[in-house]
Amino acid sequence: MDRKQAILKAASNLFAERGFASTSTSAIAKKAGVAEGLIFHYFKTKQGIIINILKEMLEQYIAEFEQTAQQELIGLQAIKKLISFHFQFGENNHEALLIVIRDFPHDLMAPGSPTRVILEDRSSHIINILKECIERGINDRSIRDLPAAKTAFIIHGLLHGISRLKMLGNMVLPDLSKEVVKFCHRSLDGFLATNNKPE
Amino acid sequence: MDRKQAILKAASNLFAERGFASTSTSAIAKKAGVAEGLIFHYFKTKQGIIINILKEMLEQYIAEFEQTAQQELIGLQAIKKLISFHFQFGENNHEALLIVIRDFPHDLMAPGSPTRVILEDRSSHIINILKECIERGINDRSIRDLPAAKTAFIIHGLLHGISRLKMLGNMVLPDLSKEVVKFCHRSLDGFLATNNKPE
Amino acid sequence: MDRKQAILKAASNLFAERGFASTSTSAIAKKAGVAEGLIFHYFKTKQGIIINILKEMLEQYIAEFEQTAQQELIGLQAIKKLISFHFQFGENNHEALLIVIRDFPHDLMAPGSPTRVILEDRSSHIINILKECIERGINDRSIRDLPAAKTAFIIHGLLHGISRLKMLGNMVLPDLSKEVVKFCHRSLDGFLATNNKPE
Amino acid sequence: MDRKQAILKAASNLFAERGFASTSTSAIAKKAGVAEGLIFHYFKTKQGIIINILKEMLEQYIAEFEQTAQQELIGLQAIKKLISFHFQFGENNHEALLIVIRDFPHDLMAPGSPTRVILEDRSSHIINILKECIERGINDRSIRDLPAAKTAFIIHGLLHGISRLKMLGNMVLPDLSKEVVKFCHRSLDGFLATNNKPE
DNA sequence: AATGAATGAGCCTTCATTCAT
DNA sequence: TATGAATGAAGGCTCATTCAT
Repeated sequence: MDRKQAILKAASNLFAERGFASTSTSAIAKKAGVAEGLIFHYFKTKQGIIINILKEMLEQYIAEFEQTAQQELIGLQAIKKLISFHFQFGENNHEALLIVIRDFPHDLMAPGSPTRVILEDRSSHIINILKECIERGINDRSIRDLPAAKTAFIIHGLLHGISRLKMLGNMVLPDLSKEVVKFCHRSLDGFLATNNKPE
Repeated sequence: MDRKQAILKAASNLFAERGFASTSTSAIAKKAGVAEGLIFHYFKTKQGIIINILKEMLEQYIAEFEQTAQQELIGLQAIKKLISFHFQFGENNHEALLIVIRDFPHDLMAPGSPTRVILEDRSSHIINILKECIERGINDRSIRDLPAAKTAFIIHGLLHGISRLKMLGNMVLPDLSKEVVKFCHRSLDGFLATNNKPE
Repeated sequence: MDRKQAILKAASNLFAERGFASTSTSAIAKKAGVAEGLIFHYFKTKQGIIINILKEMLEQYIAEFEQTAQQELIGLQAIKKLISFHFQFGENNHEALLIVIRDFPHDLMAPGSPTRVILEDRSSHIINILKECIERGINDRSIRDLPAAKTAFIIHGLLHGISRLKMLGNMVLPDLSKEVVKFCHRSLDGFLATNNKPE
Repeated sequence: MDRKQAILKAASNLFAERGFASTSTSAIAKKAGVAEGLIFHYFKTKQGIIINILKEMLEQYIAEFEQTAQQELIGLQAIKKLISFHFQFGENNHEALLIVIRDFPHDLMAPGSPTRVILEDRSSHIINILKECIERGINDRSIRDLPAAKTAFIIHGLLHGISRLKMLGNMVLPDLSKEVVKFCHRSLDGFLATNNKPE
């Protein structure tokens, strides 16, 4: 119906299937059943399309991420929920994730480019949410005493990396989500820390 | 001297600097001080160059990874060494890593493509080494009882993801390496597990 | 006016002058006063141009050939008219004939290729028209009793070969057309056959 | 054994299979099991190869053509033998004929080029032989009174055209040779001419 | 005679983008 | 809003040919 949405949908399909660089605007137009010029009417440039997709996805991810973080008061529980949410989101938004995580075009990350600003902004937002949960956990003793910022970054990297490896390799590792939760739980758990001093 | 090496070096520089897609073969030839045709004499296609870089890097990485895994007999210590090695390697091979991890061209990962086969093969090789160390650790009680394969995959994803986020964001997080070692240590440590039953 | 026609005209000139392989698309564009990209907008590939020229010429040739065949009721007269027509057509369409008959690119004749199908289809169409005229002639006794299909093929080959030799050699043999008519007349004439049994 | 012959053989195969333009010197070298440079040592240029093939074939053709022309004293019989010989030769030298007759590269026929000189020279030689036989036939009354030069050209065109159509179309027309002999016989036969005035 | 690394000009084609309608 | 003809720069790649060994 909405031509703009038709373009976005067609573009998402093709980007996920062939990658951004290998998808031509003419292919998008054809798939969307639309004249090529219309794409530029709506999105100005080809990058405009992927930026739009990127923004939409990140906004949704962050909104739900934030909401999830607030559903649990206990810090450790919140982190665990966030991890579960991440993999759940990946399953529900396979295509968009594929686009953003797999082969995000290098040009779009040129220093100072709007895309980069968006991405870094959102990325640090995510890390901040994680960090706040960790700090909350340290305060409520559910999480042991550790550097919150670095740990948040590590967890973010962990989630990003596992999702990416899964996409790149088409691997199907069932229940990996639960195992990741356990993996992080063990590392963060404040109860163990109280009674034992590791290393 | 060796023209082939000159091409590889020039290509590495440019791929790392501008990305694969934005680097023209003519630019590579110019930088290498070589006729453009020679590139195709040696590498057949432009992709041939990056595949070559990829292979070389992976071979070196795996060789050293394997060697590192055997330097420590205790499972947990081995894992910790491997993590440290990973980040050390990243610092010593910043450029190659940048090329391979940041914007590896999507086309090369088409299902069934030789590149993909290589990459998946090497990837599972790395995971296997991790897995063996984990199993060793479980046997020697340095690592608690946990599913070795899944955990290996998680650690691989963790390392991959953190390296990638660092590259994408140009972030400088000093000592992240040590923090990752600690993060994993806490999650794996068998001594804690012996005395306390988490969850 | 029509850019597409301008391209076709420029291409015809150049193909006839230098041959297909030695004509670059950029030269065509320049001569047509058009951006090079427009060629591919209309014809997809360089071969697309020559295929277009080929089709147009063959369609015109066949249409007129067919019409000529019906203008004369007597079989032998029809054949003679067709022969005359062939050479007349050659003089009026020197350029297109040059392109198609002289150095039609070998690739286009690969078994199963669409071009080949077109060419074979048209070729057998021409032979069929000749065959029908011969059969008509046999019935009306203007042509002696002979194998119609084979004879049609021979006449087609005769016309094709003479035209080609003329183009290749730039030879100017005036009135060859009339001589060919006589040559075939003598071979086909039913009146002679009725009164004399050769061999 | 002989490297030069190996090159010629490989080139013949490939030219016949893919056409001259689509065959690279490197492909020839590979097929001949020889370094690419050696081709240029022997033949100077790529065209040199085809010129060599061309010359060899034409020389053989003409030698046998000439010899055939002299085997029969009666003019008409000579012509008929020549026609039969032509098709016989085509069957025995399918590959070489394919190269020369099917898609002889346009460049090689540029006015004044050595190839063109050779080809025109040989072509008129063939026509001359035909012409002499016709004149002989006119003298010995086996052939009716007709313009010898033009008729020779027509027969040459006839043979060339039929052979070419056969190659282009992969058509298998059995016994066409005999039919062509008959076709020409009827047209030339002096006996009929003596008793009947055609047209 | 024989090799094959090295050259470099040139070509077809793709593609994002513009613009008149 | 919508079209699609038209642009033109840029790029990967092929290939005949040369030359040092």
